[in-house]
Amino acid sequence: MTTRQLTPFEHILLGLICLSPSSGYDLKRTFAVTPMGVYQPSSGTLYPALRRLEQHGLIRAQATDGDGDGSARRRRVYEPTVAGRAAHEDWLRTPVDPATVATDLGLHLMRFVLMEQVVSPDEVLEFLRSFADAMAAFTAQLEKYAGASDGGADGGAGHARLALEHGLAVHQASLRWARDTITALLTAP
Amino acid sequence: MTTRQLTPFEHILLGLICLSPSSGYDLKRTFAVTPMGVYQPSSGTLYPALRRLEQHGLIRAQATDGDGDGSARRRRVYEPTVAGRAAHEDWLRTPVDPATVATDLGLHLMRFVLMEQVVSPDEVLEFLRSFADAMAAFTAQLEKYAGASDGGADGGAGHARLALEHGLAVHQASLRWARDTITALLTAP
DNA sequence: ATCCGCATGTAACCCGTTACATGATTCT
DNA sequence: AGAATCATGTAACGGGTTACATGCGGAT
Repeated sequence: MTTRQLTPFEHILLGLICLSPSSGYDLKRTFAVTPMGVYQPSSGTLYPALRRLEQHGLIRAQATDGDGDGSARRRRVYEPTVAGRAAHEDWLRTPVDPATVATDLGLHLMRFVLMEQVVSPDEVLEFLRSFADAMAAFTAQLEKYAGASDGGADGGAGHARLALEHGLAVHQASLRWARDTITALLTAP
Repeated sequence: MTTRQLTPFEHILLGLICLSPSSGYDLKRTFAVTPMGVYQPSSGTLYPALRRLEQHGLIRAQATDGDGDGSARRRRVYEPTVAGRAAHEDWLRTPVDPATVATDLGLHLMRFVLMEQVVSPDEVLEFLRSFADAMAAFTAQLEKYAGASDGGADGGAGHARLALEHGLAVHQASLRWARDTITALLTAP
C-alpha cells in the first residue's frame, strides 16, 4: 500500500483520537469549545476525513457492539490502531522545516500541544529549539528586508514598510515565546 | 452577470495589477522577491486566476500591439479595467469582520498595504481602528480561556496552556502594532 | 550548439466549502 | 406533539497543488 501522506488536518484528527477515542461529533465539539476553535471543520470535511483515516488503517471504529437493544444512539467512536499511533508519533517527530515555520505556524503549535506525554521531554525541547532557530532565521530575514528598504524612495514610511514591521513584531513575539517556554520547561519539571 | 465574488488570492492579484500593470511572470517575481514571498503561487494557480479575472472583465491584457516585427517576447501584460479598479476599491473598503481577523491576518495586512494612495487617510485610520478593536476582542477571548484554565486539573502548565500563551503573545503584538501605527499615521503626515 | 532563464499555459487529482438530507433522542 | 439537539452522512462545485508541456531568447 502506497500510503499517500496525510493532510495536516488528518494528522490533527489522528492526534486528537490518540489523545482520547472520539466520535466525529466529539471532535466537532472539541474544535468548537477549545481555543483552537479558530478553525471550524464542517461535516463535509470532518466525516470524509475520518473515513479516509479508517481506510488507511490508522483508526478503527470501536465496536458499537451490536447488542440486542437498539437503544444506543448511532455513534462511530474511533480509536487509533497500532499503525495509527505509530504514524502519529512519526509525525510528531518530524523535524522542523525552517521554510514552513512561518506559513504553518498554527500547525507547529498543534504539534507542540499533541507532543505532551507522547514524546520525551528531551524531544520536546529539541523541537522547541529547532522552532526557535527557524523563527530566528525568519525574523533575521525580515530585518534584512527592513534594512534594505531604509534607503528606499519613500523614505521607509509606506504601508509596505509598516506591514513588514507587523510581521517582524509578530514573529519576534513567537520567537520570544519559544525561548521563554524552553527555559520554563527546563526549570519546572 | 452574477459576478461571483473573488477569492482572496484573486483580490490580491487585482490589487497588484492596480498598483502597476504586470504580466503573470512579473507577479510571480513580485511574490518571490518581496517579503510577502511566504506564499509562492505556482503557474497552475497564477495563470488560471488571471484568466478568470480577465473573463470577469476586471483586467485586460494590454495590446501587445501586433506590430510587424515578431521580436517582442510573448507576454501578456494586464492592466485593470474601470470595473476592476472599482471592484478593488470596494474590496479595500470592506469593513473588518471581527470573526476573520485572527484567521485571515495576512489578508488584512495585504489590504492595509494596498490601501496606500487608493483610499483616503481617514479610511485607513478607520480600518486600523476596526482591526485593533477586533484584535482586542480576540485577545480578550483568549485571556478568558487562559483564566478559565487556571483552575484546571493540570494546574495550568500543560502544553495546551503554553500554546494558548503563544497565541496571546502573538495577537497582543499584532494589537500593539495596530495602535502604534495609528498614532504614527496621526503624528506624521 | 546547447543550456539556462523567460513566459505561458494545461490536465489530473484531491481536498475543503457549502448546502442539503436523514433519522433518532431528549426537552418542553 | 413539536422543537431542538445529537449524529452522520452525501453531492455539487471550485480552486490549489503537482507535474508536465511548449517555445523563444540570450548566454557560454
